[in-house]
Amino acid sequence: MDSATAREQALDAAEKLFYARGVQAVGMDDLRGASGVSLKRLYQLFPAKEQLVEAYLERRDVRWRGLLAQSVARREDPRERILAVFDWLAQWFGEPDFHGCAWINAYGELGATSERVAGQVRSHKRAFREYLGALVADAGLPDALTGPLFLLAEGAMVTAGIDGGTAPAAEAREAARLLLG
Amino acid sequence: MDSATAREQALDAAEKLFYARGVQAVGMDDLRGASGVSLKRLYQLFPAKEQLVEAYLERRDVRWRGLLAQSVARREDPRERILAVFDWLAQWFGEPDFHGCAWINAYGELGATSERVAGQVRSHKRAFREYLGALVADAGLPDALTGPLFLLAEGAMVTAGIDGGTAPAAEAREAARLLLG
DNA sequence: TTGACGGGAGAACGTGCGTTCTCTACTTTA
DNA sequence: TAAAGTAGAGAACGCACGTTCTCCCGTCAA
Repeated sequence: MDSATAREQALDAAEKLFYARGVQAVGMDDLRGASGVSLKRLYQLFPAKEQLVEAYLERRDVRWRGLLAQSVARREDPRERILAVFDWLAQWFGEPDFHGCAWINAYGELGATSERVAGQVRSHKRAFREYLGALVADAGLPDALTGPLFLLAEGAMVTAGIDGGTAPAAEAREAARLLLG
Repeated sequence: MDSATAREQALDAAEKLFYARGVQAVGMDDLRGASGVSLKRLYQLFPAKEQLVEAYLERRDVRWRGLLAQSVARREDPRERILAVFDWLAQWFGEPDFHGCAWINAYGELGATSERVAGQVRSHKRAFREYLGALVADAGLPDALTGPLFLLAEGAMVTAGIDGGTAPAAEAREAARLLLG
């Protein structure tokens, strides 16, 4: 097994376990078992657990925003594109292994103890907010709408994470539709 | 020191430390130091750390909802009462030791591992939502507004927890005002 | 064929922490 | 005053886990 695939498998296992159970509840030995990558190799690739956590959040950030943008880009109408964000959230919430927003969870668990993780969470949320801002601008809508739309999306994510189900996305979408006028 | 005050001091220390640093980052020895209650007494009052966590969330839940209701009740107009929720959030976010919503944080940290904590978080959020629903009903507004208002408040709490500052409350308040029509 | 190298399995080490135990000093009561 | 019970300080215990080390085996060059 070459280095690149070992790294991928390690990150696959890290993402699956960290996201499902939380970071502190997953030991390096669990990661070895789930990834098939030996402890020695794991520590060659990631000198400490915290770096594996950071790499997990980083890779997931890229993929999460990519999937969102890809889904939104399928719509033509700029106003529909904004609502498509909430449709995509509904789809995400409905996935069987959905466990809430990985960044909100990570912040609750590590935000107070790891400044690097806190920074990653802030920059992920900032990027998401800026993406919404761009959609609002493209639709020729006032910038003041960005904040409320962002808060609706965040509220939907945290609520779906706690209660499960896709209803928060539908509620948020409906509220967004009203705000768009 | 009698049992009741020892219990109060233990809970005071637990609330201060758990809320500021997270549950897992605080040891029983830290709690002893911060509370002045001996380890022996702590274990007489709370047979295990998890029960101290539950008592902390329970007591905070009662106080949090009490303070909110008390602040809202000062307004006469039913519609103003709804907006007062967001004013109270702004005031809360501005407190110097504000560290986000204790229940969202606890859920991110322990939701996947402790079913009891997860249940406490769900019931706290359910109570908050029902409280909002009652305010909406009292104002003669359609029940469909409750969900969006709740999501705005949740989004504001999680965002203020991550980024700091009171701006999310003001944005949420403005969005709520638009939704109320 | 042999010797060196790399990698895997898992034991070992050190530390932190939840929980319990021990010892001592003080209070209370007969 | 003496005996007994109580509480506090902090040592001790057991375990989990992050990290490192050891041993062994397969591979490949000379």
